[in-house]
Amino acid sequence: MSTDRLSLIFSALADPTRRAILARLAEGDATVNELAEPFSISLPAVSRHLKVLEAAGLISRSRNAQWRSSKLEAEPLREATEWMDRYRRFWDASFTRLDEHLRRIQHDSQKPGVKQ
Amino acid sequence: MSTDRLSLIFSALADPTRRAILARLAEGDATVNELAEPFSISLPAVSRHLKVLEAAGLISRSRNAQWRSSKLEAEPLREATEWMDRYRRFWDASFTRLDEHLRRIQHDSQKPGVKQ
DNA sequence: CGGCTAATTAGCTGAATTGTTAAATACGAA
DNA sequence: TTCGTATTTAACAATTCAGCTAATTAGCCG
Repeated sequence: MSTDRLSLIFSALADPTRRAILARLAEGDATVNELAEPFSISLPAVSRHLKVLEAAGLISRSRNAQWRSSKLEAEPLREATEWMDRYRRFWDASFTRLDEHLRRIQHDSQKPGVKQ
Repeated sequence: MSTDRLSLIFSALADPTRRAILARLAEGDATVNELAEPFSISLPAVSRHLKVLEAAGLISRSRNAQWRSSKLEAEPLREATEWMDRYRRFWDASFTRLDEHLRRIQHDSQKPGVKQ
């Protein structure tokens, strides 16, 4: 894992447990114990997942007595989506034909040693 | 890394070299050598990055003589975006205030042992 | 203070990831 | 079939990751 922001975000999202935690937080803030409840993993494991999510900026945490509440911060998801938006035309049906054409042209002139 | 589809996609995107490869492929198909050129890593390393991208469905590959051409397949990016879209309201300014309020209400009724 | 609950840190595993160099494979051309 | 180029596979080292249990810290309350 690199330390640049997007890498942090994507690798935080790469774990299904962490995605489930985010899904749970979308329904409201929760403590570590509440977040751990649905999973069959230990509390320390959940604690570390939260640390990863926090490092990626995907959650923020506050302390209230001995409870630490986690809160969803979806801004990084926007960042990630923004990065992917550069490729939107590649899956958007209305661009498919033009794209095919442009790619074929570029392909022919760039690829070395290809005869057709 | 888990084996479910989204995990494969996100963890493929977590590496900056792989993201750069995708960016390059957005400009047109390319061979392994062409893709490796901008990086200071060995050819085998690039070859394995391509394997990861292929496993995630982010590229497809074809052989033409001894050259293996990679092609961007952005459909998985759409999938990933779709997953993240569930959180769009959390970064949409028009929802911010309502959200704050709803979260606070839920927070109060859910969090155990909190007095205020 | 002493006990209780919540959460984190420490220390340890095993598996996965990323990189390397050297060897093997694939295929066209001479 | 032999040479040369493109690419992959093998074998290895270093690092990171995700999990565990045990110990520690944090803070409320009696």
